[in-house]
Amino acid sequence: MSADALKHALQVASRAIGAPDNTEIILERPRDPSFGDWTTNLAMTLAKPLGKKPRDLAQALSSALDLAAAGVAKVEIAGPGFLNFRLDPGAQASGIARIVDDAVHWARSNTGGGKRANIEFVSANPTGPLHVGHGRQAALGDAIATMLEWTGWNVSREFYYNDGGTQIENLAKSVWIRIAQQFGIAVEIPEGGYNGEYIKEIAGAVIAEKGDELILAHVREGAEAIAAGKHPADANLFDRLRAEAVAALRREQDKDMQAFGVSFDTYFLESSLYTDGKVTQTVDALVKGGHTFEDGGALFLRTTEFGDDKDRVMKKSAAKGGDYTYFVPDVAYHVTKWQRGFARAIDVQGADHHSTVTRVRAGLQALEMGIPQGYPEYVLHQMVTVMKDGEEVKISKRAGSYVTVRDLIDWVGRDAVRYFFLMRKGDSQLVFDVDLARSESEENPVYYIQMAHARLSGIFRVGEIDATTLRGAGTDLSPLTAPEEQLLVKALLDFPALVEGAAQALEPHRIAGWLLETARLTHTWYHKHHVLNEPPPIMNARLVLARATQLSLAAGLRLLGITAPERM
RNA sequence: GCGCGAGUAGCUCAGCUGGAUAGAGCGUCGGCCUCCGGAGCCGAAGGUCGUGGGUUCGAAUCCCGCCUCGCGCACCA
Repeated sequence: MSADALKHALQVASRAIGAPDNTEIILERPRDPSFGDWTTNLAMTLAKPLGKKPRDLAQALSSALDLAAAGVAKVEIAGPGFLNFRLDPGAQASGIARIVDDAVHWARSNTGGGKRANIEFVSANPTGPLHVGHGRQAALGDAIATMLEWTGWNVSREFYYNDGGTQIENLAKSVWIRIAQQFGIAVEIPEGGYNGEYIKEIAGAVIAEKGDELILAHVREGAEAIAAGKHPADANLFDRLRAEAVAALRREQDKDMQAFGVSFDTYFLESSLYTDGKVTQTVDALVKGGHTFEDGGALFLRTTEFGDDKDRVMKKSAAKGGDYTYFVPDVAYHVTKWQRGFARAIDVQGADHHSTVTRVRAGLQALEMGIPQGYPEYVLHQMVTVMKDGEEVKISKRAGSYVTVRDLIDWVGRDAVRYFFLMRKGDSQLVFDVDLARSESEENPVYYIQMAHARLSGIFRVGEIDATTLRGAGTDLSPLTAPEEQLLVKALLDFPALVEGAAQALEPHRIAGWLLETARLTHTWYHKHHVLNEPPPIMNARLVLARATQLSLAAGLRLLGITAPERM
C-alpha cells in the first residue's frame, strides 16, 4: 500500500535530520479528513530527544522528504507540529483494484501462521433453553472464530456440555415431579429444581412415548422421596429420565443454534473427563507436584502460589460428600485443549464466571506442563438486561420465565439479533430493548448496511453487468477524485488493518462500527454520483468502486455471520 | 471489605491502545422523490466525557483518591 512507501520515505528523512535509528514511524488517519490522507506526530515525538521545537523539526522533515518516492502530492505542517500528507487521488484510488481482482484473499492475513485455536462458547448446561446471555456468547464466539480464521488461525469451535453434577440431578428430579403431577400425585418441585414450561413438555413426551412402561407405584414413591430431599428407589428410571431430559434439551439447544446459524466442530462432554480418567490424572499430577495440602479432610490446591487470593478446595471432605469441586474438571478440560494441540484457547463466557479465570490458570500452571501463563484467554461479556413492555424481564431459571435466543430471533430476525449483540463492546453492559428492536426493525442499522449492499448489487442488475467479470488492474481508476469517492476508497483500504486489529483484540464490534460507517459513505456516494450511463472512463472506474465496496461490505457482514442480500 | 467491568448527547452506545473542533444510531426539528432501490440523502438543535488531583508539547484515553451502578467473592455449579 502507498502508506508503506510513505512510511519508508519518512524513515529516510528522519535519519537525515539526525533522529535515532530506532525511531518508530507512526502513521494515522486524521480524524478530520480535511487534514489530509495520513498524518504523523513524528516531529512531536522527536522534539525531546533532539532538543528542538516540534514545528522546526516538522519543517526539516518536510524538506528532507522525497515526495515522489512517498507518493505524496502535498505536505502540510499543522497545529503543534503535525505533518499532514495528501496522497495523489488517482494513485490512492488504484489501491482498490486488488479488492476486485482477488476478492477471496481480501482482508485475509496469515498472522496466525496456521496455528490451532480453540474457541469455546455458549457452553450452556443442558438444563433449559438458551437465553439472551447465550445469544450474546454465540454471536461473539462465532464472530471471533471467523475473525481468527481470516487472520490465519486454524480454528475449532467448541461447545462444552456440563452434563454431570447437581444441576443435572435437579433437572431429572424436576421431570420426575412433573410426570407424577400429570398422574395426579400432589407433589411440588423442590428447591433448586426447574419450573419452566419445557419441563412439563419433556414430562409429557416421556409419558406419551413410554407411559406404558411407567409403574405408578414407583413414580409415586420417587416423587415423595424427591419432595423429601431423597433419591428415588428406582435408580433405573431416574437414570433414564435424566438421559431423556438431557437429550431433549440438547436437541432444543442445537435447534436454537442452527436457527442462529452457528455450528460447532466439537461437543465436549464433561462426563467424559471422568470416564476417561482425566480428572483423576489431573488430581494425581497436582498432588505429585506438591501443590496441594489437606485440611479438615478436604484436599486444597495452593492457588495462592499463582496469584489467587485464597487456596481452593479440590476435593471436598468425606463429611461433605467427597466430590471434586467444579474447577477440577475445568482444569482437566483445559489440559485436554492443550494436549489436543491448541496453541490458543479462548473462552467466551459471562462476566459472572470471572472468578474461575484465576483458578483455572493457576491449576494449569501448577501442573508445570509448559502451558503459557495466559492460557486460556477469556472474553468475558457483561450481563444482558432484557426490556419488554417497558419493564425489565428478570432472568430466572427457577421461575422459568426468561427470554430465549429463539424469542429474539422470532421477534427481530437472526441478522438483527447478531448485529445488535455485536455492535457493542463485550465488556459493557447491554440493554436489549425488545420493543425498540421490534419497532425499529424497519430502520435498524443492520438493514441500513444490508441496503447499501443491495443497492450496489442493483447497479449491476439494472446495468445487466456480470460483476464477476470486472477487472481492477486494467481499469483507469484516476477518475475517482470526488470527495465522496476518496472517502469511500480510504474506508475500503483501511478494512484489512481493521480486521487485523479487531481479531487481535478479540473485538468484533469494531467490524460492526466499520460496516455502519462504510454503509453511510456508500449511501452518500450512491446518492450523489451515478454509475450507469456515464461516459465510459467514469462508468468503468465507478463500477470497480461499486464492486470493491460491495465485496467489502459482504466480507464484513460475513465476518459477523450476517447475510448480505442482493435485494431486499 | 476485596476483585473485575461500567459511568461520554434525551435514550442505546462508539471513540482504533495519548492527538487537532469528542462521534454514530434512535428520538426531536427543518428540507429533498421525472435520474442505477426514498428501507435513501442533506441540514439543525443537543456535551463541564461521574468527580478531584497527577504525568506531558497534548488526556475521554495513562496513574492515584473519591462517588454511583452491575457482576463475582462457598467443602454451589
